[in-house]
Amino acid sequence: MRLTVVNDNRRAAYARERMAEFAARCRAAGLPVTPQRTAIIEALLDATDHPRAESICAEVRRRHPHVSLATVHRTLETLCRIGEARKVTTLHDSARYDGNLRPHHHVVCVRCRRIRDVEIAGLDTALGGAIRAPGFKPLGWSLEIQAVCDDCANFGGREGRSSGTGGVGRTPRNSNQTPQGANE
Amino acid sequence: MRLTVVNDNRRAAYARERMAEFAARCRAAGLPVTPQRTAIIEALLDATDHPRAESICAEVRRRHPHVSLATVHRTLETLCRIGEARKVTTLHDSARYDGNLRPHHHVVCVRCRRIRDVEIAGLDTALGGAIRAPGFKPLGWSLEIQAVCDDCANFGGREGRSSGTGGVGRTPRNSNQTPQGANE
DNA sequence: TATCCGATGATAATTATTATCATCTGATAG
DNA sequence: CTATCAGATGATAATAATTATCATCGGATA
Ligand SMILES: [Mn+2]
Ligand SMILES: [Mn+2]
Ligand SMILES: [Zn+2]
Ligand SMILES: [Zn+2]
Repeated sequence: MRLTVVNDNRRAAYARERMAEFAARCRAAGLPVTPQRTAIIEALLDATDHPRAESICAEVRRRHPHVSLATVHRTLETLCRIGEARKVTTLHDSARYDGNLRPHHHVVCVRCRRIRDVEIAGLDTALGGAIRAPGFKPLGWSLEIQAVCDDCANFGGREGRSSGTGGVGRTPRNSNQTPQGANE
Repeated sequence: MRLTVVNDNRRAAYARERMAEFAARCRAAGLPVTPQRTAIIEALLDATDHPRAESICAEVRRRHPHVSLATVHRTLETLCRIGEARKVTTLHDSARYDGNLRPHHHVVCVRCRRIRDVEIAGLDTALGGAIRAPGFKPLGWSLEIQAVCDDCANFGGREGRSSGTGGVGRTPRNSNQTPQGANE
């Protein structure tokens, strides 16, 4: 298993392709092509570091100083909804803690944010030799499986039943996420 | 590669072990053993769902109604610092977006929060057959490699140089994270 | 039991994100 | 090309999670 860091040349070519298709993709999704949207996707595709809304906003304002930060937030979410971008931080809305110190991974319900421990025999062994990212000193890794839990699939699944402390206990601000896994 | 969801029996036994050692571990770390700390680690170990601070606080207050939410936040971070817990949401502090729609994974600097794309040949193929968590309908997956980037290893590495849009652009509230990878 | 330093509780401050609403504008039809 | 209008935007307020502040408290040690 070989690990490669995606380099800038490939990224730049990819960004050009994507920009060429962008207007058509907006129309296909039934969305007007606004200069804000164009500038935001362009800044996102130019970025190498998975930027935050504020960072995108700063970049966009170099050419369009009037753009509102709220618009950047809204637009980034819109781009995720139509599949033109994804949020790296699936679970960023509030900190979630884990008492289980054994090596393990997680399956996350993208609707109710339930998180369960899973063990994947062989994975860590297989990865152990491969994790050598140039420019980084690796400390550890974790696999997050995005999924829909049975409760959410059956009912509306607003929140888990009486799971005691384990219950999520609230409806997250953003329970409408699109899968973002690395599979297709 | 076989995936198993960690069941309640094993968790309960594990929780009992951990509670038995907890006071000694606090002392080893030079921390007083307070009733709040004990109650918080107990609630965390009893939880099945990687709870948030508020959820832990609600549980703890059933026995200790005076406990402050701020204390729960502080204590959970302390527990992470001494290695008695971990934060599942490494990057929860602000939403990070990605324009790269190709299947790929991420390496994250735990100090400056830089995130770079990595491709791991063979991983998705190997996982494809294994991802069948009972009780969940899988949608996708992603591997996050926690690491320290060279800049942070060499200098203080407060933030990346002039990476334009890509730069994180601020010092995160919580740049003092412990590795939480699934390796040992 | 007295001492002390870190822990805690109460509360304010900060920060990211979302909601609201008046105004603007891209898309469409004439 | 222009009128129309639904949806997008900008300005701003509101919300929510987390952290900071600081007076008080209480484990640990002798
Ligand atoms: Mn876990
Ligand atoms: Mn990426
Ligand atoms: Zn669910
Ligand atoms: Zn770094």
